Amino acid sequence: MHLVEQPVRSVREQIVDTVRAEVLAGAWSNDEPVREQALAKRFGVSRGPIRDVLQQLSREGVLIYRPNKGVRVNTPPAEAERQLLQSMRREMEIFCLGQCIDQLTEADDEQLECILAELTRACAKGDLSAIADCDLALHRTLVRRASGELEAIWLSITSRLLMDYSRIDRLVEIVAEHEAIVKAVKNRNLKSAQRAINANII
Amino acid sequence: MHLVEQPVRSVREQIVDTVRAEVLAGAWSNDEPVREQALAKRFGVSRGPIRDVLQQLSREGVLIYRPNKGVRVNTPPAEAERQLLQSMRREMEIFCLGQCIDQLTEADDEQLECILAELTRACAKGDLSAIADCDLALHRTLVRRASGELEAIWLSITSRLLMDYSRIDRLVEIVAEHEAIVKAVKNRNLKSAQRAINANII
DNA sequence: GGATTGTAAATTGTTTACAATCCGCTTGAC
DNA sequence: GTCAAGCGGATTGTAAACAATTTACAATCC
Repeated sequence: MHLVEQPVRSVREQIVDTVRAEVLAGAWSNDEPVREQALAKRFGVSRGPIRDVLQQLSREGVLIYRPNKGVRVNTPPAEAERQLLQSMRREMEIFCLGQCIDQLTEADDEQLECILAELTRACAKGDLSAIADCDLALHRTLVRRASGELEAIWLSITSRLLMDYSRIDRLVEIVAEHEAIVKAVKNRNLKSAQRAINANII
Repeated sequence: MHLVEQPVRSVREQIVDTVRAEVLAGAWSNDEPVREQALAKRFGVSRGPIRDVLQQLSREGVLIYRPNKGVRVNTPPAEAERQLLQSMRREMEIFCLGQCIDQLTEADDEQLECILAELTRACAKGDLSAIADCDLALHRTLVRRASGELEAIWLSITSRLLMDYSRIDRLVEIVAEHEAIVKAVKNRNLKSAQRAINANII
């Protein structure tokens, strides 16, 4: 299922999104390094694309890279850093909402509904990896609509913030909060949508 | 000359910094695509590392990548985006200054002085590429001292902001502004340093 | 016995070769 | 004359082989 629509999703990007979702969900230990060959075998590609994926996720802050020693799962940011990143994430999403809300199409609404449905299903099943993926995808769709340029920056910030996503225990609230966002967006109610976003980013 | 001190600088990172400085200085046209093989030949490496470099600079927003078509130099951000990015850059640098100023060593001071001297020389010669490199390096040193984690995010934002660095015509002010920053930092005067940073980010 | 050095396996970094895709040009039909 | 299909060179994407580095373990020395 394609949560973030795109004409053509390269193999690398698909792997990036998969790996990121798994790491954010806490599925990977950070005690042992990530091996390139193992990933290459798993995704049925060679080490080249895998190296690209690991490099990108390292730049996002999800993994950390050390020369000649490969990559490991990063630790969540310190509290002071977390607050800064959160403030920046808020600033970006509020801005993007203002930029995009008036030019959203019905196709976008449908896309959001689709992600929301998937999120609801994932929460019901308690599938952390899918929840993380959907959560990211929903916000990401809005950011991308506002500006493809900002998407990469927003992603670095938000991935970092969600590093301890595995600790979430408010599955019900997550669905409700995102329902509020989608509803306000569908109504093209900027103030309301911004309020909903603000409430969701905690 | 190593503007950003680091125990071991990989070949790729060196190429990244070189290419970025040249692009920011406007040395590369954005009408024609960047060819991998030409760069590989120039830096005496194969296409593999060059692809890594181009991928990283694309994620920073300095270049833009389109599948099967290579990369081009990106255009400066639109005005609304620029203001957002600038606000975020300010927020980050003010934060980082507060985090790092009390744990700076004399070696750091020397490092800053060194970059400042290089910047002064570059301004005297009107070498835009070197000016861009030094300007970035000075701020980057402070950001890195505060948090290596934030460095990548800060770099994406700031690279994007400096995309029209080639348009600068205030060489004298640049030196003066950075002198003020270094002076305040050496005095460990947080307020004064933050004011100097704020005056420099315009 | 503890520390140090030497060696072999595993892993990353780089190069080279090959496949897939794109772009400009010719060629030919209409 | 115009437009479309197709061919050929150039470029990017991927895979596999090779080189450099690290890591773990065993042998040696003090």
